[in-house]
Amino acid sequence: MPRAGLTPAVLAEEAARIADEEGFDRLSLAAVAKRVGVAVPSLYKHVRGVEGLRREVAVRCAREFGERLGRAAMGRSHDDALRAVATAYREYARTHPGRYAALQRAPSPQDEEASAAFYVGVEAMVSVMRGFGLPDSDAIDAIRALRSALHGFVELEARGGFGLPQSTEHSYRILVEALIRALRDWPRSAPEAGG
Amino acid sequence: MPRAGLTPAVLAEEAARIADEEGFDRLSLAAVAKRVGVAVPSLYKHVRGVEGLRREVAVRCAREFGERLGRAAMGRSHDDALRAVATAYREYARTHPGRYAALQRAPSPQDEEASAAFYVGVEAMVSVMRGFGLPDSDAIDAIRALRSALHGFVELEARGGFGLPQSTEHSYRILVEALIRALRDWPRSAPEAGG
DNA sequence: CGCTGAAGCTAATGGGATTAGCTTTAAAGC
DNA sequence: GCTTTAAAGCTAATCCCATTAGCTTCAGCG
Repeated sequence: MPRAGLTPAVLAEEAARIADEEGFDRLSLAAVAKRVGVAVPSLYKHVRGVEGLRREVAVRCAREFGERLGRAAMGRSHDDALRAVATAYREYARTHPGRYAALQRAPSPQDEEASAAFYVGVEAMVSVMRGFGLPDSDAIDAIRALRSALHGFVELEARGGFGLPQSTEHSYRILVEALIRALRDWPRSAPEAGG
Repeated sequence: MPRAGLTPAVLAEEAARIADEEGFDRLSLAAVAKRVGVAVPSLYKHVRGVEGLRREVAVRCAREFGERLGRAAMGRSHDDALRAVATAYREYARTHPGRYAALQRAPSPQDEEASAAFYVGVEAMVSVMRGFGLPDSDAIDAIRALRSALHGFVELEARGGFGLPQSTEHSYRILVEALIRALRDWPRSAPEAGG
């Protein structure tokens, strides 16, 4: 039994591949062990059980995803930046459905590494939104709306939630254009009492 | 062993309760069997394994959810109808997180009963959208946008995806208002080749 | 009052996760 | 170069869940 050169990173990478190929719900220690040619309990030397493996995948993919969004926004602003980010967002979810699914478990606030990783993507959207010049309190709502729209669309699309044969490609473009228009005439916050 | 009076409906109801209380991912035949006071294999007389149970839950909840949306829209139109449906949508997802999660697996098109059940909710949104008088091809995009926005928001909210302490209640209201404005000035479809 | 089918049961199998504790390897130190 | 040692691997055992097979009992009907 020669050393297999495993690290949390190697396992997470293999796990991400499994998630993309077979679905995030089919990700298991058994599947990873088989792929890397090792007995299941050996994995415990590198990750803290399935839960630890899932977290590892989530953290790495969050960074990967966030970087892509950031790169898409780079050198663009306003509408163009938003369109590019939206495209990159959907592209990632479509080409990496398992990884995208892995991102859907929010990290505990205590887990600073994971929280930071997840924030990379949010930050990209925050920075795009800054270009629209909304006051801070409105910007929070706008970012939430943006995230909701993009996430909702790609998830419904991935799950086969859009039954009709009409192009989802097209619908997504329209969604993004509608968003851009909405941001130009963003609803004013009613003065609010509290948190 | 007196008869327990089980039916698929009884099991699905209990399963829905478990899903809401402990999370849809913790739903198991073992949990249901314990709750209804029966041995696990006995459940097979009523449902086709876990997968069958999940489907049963999904079908019932899809109807329940759809009816609530429909009732919310009833007697209202345009903006008011959309606001009411949006409120009912989020309310359901918040009070029944497990049931809402159960709805996220689209039924196979062959499964007509399930497809019909799922369409009840979509139909409510379709009918609301009709009030906005969009041409049919645009309406499809608009409905997809509406569904994306609502689903995305409630899911991100449920998963703790909105980190900041600012009121999600408020953000949701703004999202809905933005949506209403977007529908008044809906992006024209570029002429499209296909698909 | 017995028949029969459905509804329950137990037993057995298989898969995944996890823990405990043993063995081997690779690398650091002498 | 040899020894030591900690990490990396292994096997064995346990637990939980799902599923199948096949037996038993109950309820209703002739």
